[in-house]
Amino acid sequence: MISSIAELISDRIGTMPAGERRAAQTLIANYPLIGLKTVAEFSAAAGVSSPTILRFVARLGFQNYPEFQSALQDELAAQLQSPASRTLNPPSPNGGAVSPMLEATLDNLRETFRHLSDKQLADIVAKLADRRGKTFLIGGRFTDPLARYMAAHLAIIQPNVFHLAGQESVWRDRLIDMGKRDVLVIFDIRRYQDSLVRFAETAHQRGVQIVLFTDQWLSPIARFARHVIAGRTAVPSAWDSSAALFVVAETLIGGVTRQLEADGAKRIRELESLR
Amino acid sequence: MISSIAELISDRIGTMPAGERRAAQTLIANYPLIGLKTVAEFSAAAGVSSPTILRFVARLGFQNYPEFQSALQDELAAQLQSPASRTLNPPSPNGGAVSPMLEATLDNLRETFRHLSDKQLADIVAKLADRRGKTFLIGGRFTDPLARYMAAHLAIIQPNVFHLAGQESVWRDRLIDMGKRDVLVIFDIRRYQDSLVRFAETAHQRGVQIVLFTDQWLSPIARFARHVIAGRTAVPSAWDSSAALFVVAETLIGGVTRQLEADGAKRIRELESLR
DNA sequence: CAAAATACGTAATATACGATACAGCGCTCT
DNA sequence: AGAGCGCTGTATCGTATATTACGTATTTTG
Repeated sequence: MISSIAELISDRIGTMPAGERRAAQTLIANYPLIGLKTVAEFSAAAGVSSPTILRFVARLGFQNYPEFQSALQDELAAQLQSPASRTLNPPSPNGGAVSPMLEATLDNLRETFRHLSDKQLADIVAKLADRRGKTFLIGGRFTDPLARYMAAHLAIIQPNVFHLAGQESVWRDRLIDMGKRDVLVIFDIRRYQDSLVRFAETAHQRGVQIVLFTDQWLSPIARFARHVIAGRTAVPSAWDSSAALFVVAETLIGGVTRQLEADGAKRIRELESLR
Repeated sequence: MISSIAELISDRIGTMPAGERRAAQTLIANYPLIGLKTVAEFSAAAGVSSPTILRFVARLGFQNYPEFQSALQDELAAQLQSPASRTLNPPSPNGGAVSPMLEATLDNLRETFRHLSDKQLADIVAKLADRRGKTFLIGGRFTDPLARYMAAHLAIIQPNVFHLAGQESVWRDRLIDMGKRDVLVIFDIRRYQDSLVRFAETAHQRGVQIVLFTDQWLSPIARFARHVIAGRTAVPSAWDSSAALFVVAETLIGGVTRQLEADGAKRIRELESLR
């Protein structure tokens, strides 16, 4: 069973002529980056000619050089998706069904935040804390609870926060209330819902600023979104995980709260006095 | 000090026009592989035209596309050499608002699961997957979305799953439907809601098995609960975090799904054929 | 040792890719 | 409301790249 190209190479390197073997060795030596460069660069690094490189990849079973490169990229993609941190954490003493799920979620969280800069979050917080406009939140079949969760918090610390729920026709009519100064927070992960996409498009046309929570494959709504948060969702389960998006949402909630406190919003002080 | 291209992007993404921002977002979303593909593929993935991609890389300061790709490859090479230094965002030495929140959440997850045995989870899974009884879910002010999230998934893979929402009087009347074989999943964290406690007590008297999601200080409902899941909730924010409970919920959802598949429930097969 | 077969590089060719010019459109600002 | 600017996509061009053909060198085999 050969799964990676590196294995494939070491499997067949014995049957290769001298020139191609040099190509194979240089590729293994700094795998896989040389293979992603041009044939000319690859050949120069290996000290052979271009056709030798092409014969080398042909011997590996690829039709042409681009196909070979695509395979390398796919392999890299798989590596980058599931980071090596899995090996860093103690390999779960109890090999139960629990740990894999937890480990994957921890990875997802780290990966999601790794792609999220402080500045990006600060921008979104500023937008959400801007009390001149209204804030609408909506989610898809499985993500609507996330919208609810966020709305439940935001609605306490500021006015004009609305969670859009129920029948499509109901929240579609709320478009009338939306304008340039308003923000629409949408949660949409695979499989992306047409109704949400249409809703987002119309809102966008009305000048509404869209903050999109989606997965790493990006909902089509990303086209219209001002800010996109791409969370990792892969876990060893039949379902995708929304945990990363959930934590980002909590982070934003905390940020907006802090922001409003800093702004000295009297609403916050009033709230405190109410307790 | 900007060291990686990803930082460079998140630094300037604010000043970019819409199209280029979409390019930036898709690149960040699956970094850096899209950038290693051709301009045509990159543009298709981002949903923009080729020139927009080229303008995007030009704005980042690169003379041409190949130069941009080389930079990405160099970065990848450095990463692959030392897997430990895979930090895209530097560990934010500036007390940025991001990391503390993330770190605390990661800790909470680990702690929560540390106090949770495989057996405990397996028991709950078995209980939830037992299709002889009904499953009810309910939550408090902030945790109701968690109940919704769990209900949304469970209701697909098995019948007789009900999320109790709306007015207290409404779900209180549903007590009539509950009996010994039924399960009631309650989410309740500080400040514990009296209405929920009363509800749980009555349900308990009727013989309903209660699965309680609460925080580490334990809701009074714990008295009546058959199973208690105590999640860590402390984060550097004005609000408590429900992330740990969320992840436990996802773990249970995954477990129940696997269980029902193993039981060969025909509902699961029917579902698959429906897709 | 001779002759064939295989391997390899040079040079020419075709393709696909990145780059550019230009026009249409929407947006902002006065 | 109108004029100007900036952004974006279409179509075209030039070029770098992969590919192929062919001749030479090297190894293999009888």
